[in-house]
Amino acid sequence: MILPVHERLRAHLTRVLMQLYAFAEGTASSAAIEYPPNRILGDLGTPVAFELARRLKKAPRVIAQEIAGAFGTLEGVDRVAAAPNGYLNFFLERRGFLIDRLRTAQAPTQSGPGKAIVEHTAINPNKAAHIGHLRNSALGDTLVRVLRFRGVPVEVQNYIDDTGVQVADVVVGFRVLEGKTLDEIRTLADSTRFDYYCWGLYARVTEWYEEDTARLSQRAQTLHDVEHGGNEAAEIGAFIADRIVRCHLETMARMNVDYDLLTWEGDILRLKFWAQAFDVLKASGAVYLKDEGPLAGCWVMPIEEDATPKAQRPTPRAQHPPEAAREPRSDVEDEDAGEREKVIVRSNGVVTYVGKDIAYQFWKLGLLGRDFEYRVFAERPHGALWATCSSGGAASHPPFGGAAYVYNVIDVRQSYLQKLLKQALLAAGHPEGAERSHHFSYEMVALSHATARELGFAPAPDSEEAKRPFVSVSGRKGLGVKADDLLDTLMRNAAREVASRNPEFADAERDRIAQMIGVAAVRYFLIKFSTNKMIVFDLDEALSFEGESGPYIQYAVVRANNIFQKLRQRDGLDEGALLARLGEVPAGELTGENGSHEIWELTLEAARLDEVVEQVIRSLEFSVLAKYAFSLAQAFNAFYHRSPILNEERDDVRRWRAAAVLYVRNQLTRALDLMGIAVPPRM
RNA sequence: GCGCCCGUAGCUCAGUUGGAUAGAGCGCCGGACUUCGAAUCCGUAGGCCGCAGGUUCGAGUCCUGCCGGGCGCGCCA
Repeated sequence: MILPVHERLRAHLTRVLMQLYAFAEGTASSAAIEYPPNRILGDLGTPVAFELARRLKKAPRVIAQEIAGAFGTLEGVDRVAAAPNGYLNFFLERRGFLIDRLRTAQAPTQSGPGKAIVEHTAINPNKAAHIGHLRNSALGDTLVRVLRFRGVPVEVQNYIDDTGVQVADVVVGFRVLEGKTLDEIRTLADSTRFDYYCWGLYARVTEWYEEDTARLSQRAQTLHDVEHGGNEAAEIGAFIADRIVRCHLETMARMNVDYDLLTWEGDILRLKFWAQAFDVLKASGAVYLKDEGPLAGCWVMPIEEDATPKAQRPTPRAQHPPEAAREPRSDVEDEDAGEREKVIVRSNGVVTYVGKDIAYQFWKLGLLGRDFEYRVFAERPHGALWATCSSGGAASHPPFGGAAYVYNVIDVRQSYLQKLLKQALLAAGHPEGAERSHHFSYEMVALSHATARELGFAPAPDSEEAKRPFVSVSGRKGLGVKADDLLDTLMRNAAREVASRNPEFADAERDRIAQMIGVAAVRYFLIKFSTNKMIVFDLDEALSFEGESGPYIQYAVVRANNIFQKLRQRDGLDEGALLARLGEVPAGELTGENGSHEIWELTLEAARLDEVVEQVIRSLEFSVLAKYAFSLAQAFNAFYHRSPILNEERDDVRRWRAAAVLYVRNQLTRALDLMGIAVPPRM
């Protein structure tokens, strides 16, 4: 791990600058640490001389030379060099660096300000999960792993909208379209893929509504019944939600995605969380009752038009007070554009989705003053999965809610609502809560035309959809790739590949490995794009196990592991034995005296994992992690081809190569784990 | 109409607190399995970074405008 080295170097540089140029405390600019384009120039570098050029009225090259001259010595740094162009570069002490990295396995964790809640998945419990949901879970779960890697305690929540229209629609499907009773539905659920069945039924209900919009009254009535409880529709709804959630959990478990708590919307209603939040919002004036106009009788929240994005812009323009910037708008004729309002409580007294979400967010941040009751939803090998409930909860349970930070993983279409959530927190007098609420937003997953065609979803040739660059998925229409179908296909392909390479494997072993490979393929695929880029899902592309893919990285690690297995078997050289003598082995292969810097390059690159993770958390951009892992695997594969290890005759060279491979293997294994990908024993 | 996002190689995309020569995968073409596993590696070709201005030592990255595409703006969730 490299971050501790960065910190030491930065601190030392600050001291040097203060001494050299008599900078006052805190005014010596903190040097950015970068990597020179190649190891001949240096291992680490900083452009600090460029920043100081104006202030000191000297050429960067001169400043760099002065700093290099005054640098003195720093543990772990071998040499300092002022590059002719003004960069200041550093060469690390290689032997000590690699031995240290191998000795201390874990990254030093930072103690943060408290617990983080990550909410992700949140699929409507009325149908099977599809490819779009997988993007959410893959991102959410990776966020969880990455935060934990940095030592942040994380509570993972999955929000279950068990009392919404989507569940109500399937209730209508069973009762009205199919005339089924709860017992009949239960029998059906026990004998079929229930989530698949509901997938089709939901699409049929949607069509049924479209044939005659008067039928929508059935939906309204059912929704009302489901929300209020104590009737057959509600019972059926509860049954459907419970069963579908269990299906989703199984699907997600295949992806190595797991949760700590399931929060049920029904409990938020029954426990009157909203009433509590409503009092706070009313008292603070964040919402008010409209007594005239089209929204008469509604409780509304004013929407601030230009809330955040440009407020903290450090351009010259920002010198003007925000009011002045806003002024020119008043000359526009449409007055109401400036004072838009969002309905929080409808005139019939029913709270909207936003209202429920506000209450939930308050609870997450420990600002509500109420708590759920809790029950065990499922037992797992690693402990219980908890769910909220409204009554009869367990006497003792882990503490939930009350987090210092909240990440809501929801697609970009919800940005507007998530912004309102922050506004509500601000208006209710919780600016720090607003500050610590993060909308982790990502773009949609659509289908390529080729894949849509393959699945029989091709849009009509003359339709608008046909002219678009992609085909939108729609759960409502039953149009999309079901998550389990995708996973099945991937694993079938992987199993074929595994079997062709390892014909001696028993079926169970083959399938176990195929599953790891399939998961690697999907999860990597869903992570490798920037979150703000739409994924146009193409089956053939996602099925690829070659090139930039999860299996590629797995393959590199499997090879590295094989080398060690053979080293142990043949030479009796295990990790401990290797490490024990590394301090005395001639290090020419590592230092470059043998003519190659390859091992060192690998080592330094492998050390960057903690730095990459930090960047990932800062930017919430996991493609950075994916690319890093891939390029490290790529570097290893190239090294593997060029430089023999087992068959290397020079003992010192063999040992240093093995040490580098060991470190790369460790770091790649960690990187894969952060992406929820396991390493197969063979593949 | 207003707001947000995207535009980089034939295709799909990296390049994220502005930094040294703009990279990768796929595809194309040509090479490497008697040698630690070829799900691999090596090499060739391929670029007005949408367009035009601006900011500065330095811009694919920041600002402004324009062009093209996507999404959002409901007493739905």
